[in-house]
Amino acid sequence: MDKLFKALADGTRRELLDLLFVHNGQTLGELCKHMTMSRQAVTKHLVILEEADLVTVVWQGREKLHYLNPVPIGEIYHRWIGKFERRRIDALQTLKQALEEDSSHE
Amino acid sequence: MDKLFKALADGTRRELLDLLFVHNGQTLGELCKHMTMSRQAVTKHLVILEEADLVTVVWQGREKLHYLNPVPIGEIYHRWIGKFERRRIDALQTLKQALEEDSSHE
DNA sequence: TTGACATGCAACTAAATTGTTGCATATAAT
DNA sequence: ATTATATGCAACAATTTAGTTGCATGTCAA
Repeated sequence: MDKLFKALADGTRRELLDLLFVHNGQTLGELCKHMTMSRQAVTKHLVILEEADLVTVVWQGREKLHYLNPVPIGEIYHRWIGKFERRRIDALQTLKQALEEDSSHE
Repeated sequence: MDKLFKALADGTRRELLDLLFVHNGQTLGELCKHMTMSRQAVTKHLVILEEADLVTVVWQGREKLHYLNPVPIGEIYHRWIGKFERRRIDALQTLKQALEEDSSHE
């Protein structure tokens, strides 16, 4: 779970996921064309995405095809976001009450 | 959106959110009791959570009460996770096909 | 008012992150 | 075979991050 959140923490990596979302199965070279940094920098980001299991790689000859894997994203939702979302209304209500109590003390 | 992902990237900060989820409205001192690091370190993490709008603060005398704000979490789901989840099945299908094509080349 | 308690601010250190460049290796095309 | 293409590996530098410690400030309680 930590690798997953860390992978998503970087804007460049989220951009790479966006690129794969638009056109899945791109090679490293293709992805680099859309980025401003060096190829090696992009490689490093992709490795992090692979280790977080957000991207799956298929070698085809000398080309490395990158596929978006949406499963871990789903896990974030179900295992972590879900629990906060479930009580979203309740928590907001609690917060609202706390704020009202506080302003009544002034 | 970047501040939000960066805030969630750290395990300690996710732990703090979990603590507030269990018992909302805790003071800095109360939160520190559950953590191993120094009070100042916890403060820094809380500031980052506040700047990401994940935690809202209410001052009560000399005590600082911390409330979990689940709204930004909901935004992650709707603005970013949603788009991948929506096509989750499709993307998995594409990935599966790619893997099958590849193994047929061997 | 004095002492204890809750928190803030700032300087410093260590480690992780993000990028670079140079060179190596493997595959494809002429 | 030779050359061009696609990618990998490793060393380095700059920045950010996560933690520490020491001291200051503001509030409650005796």
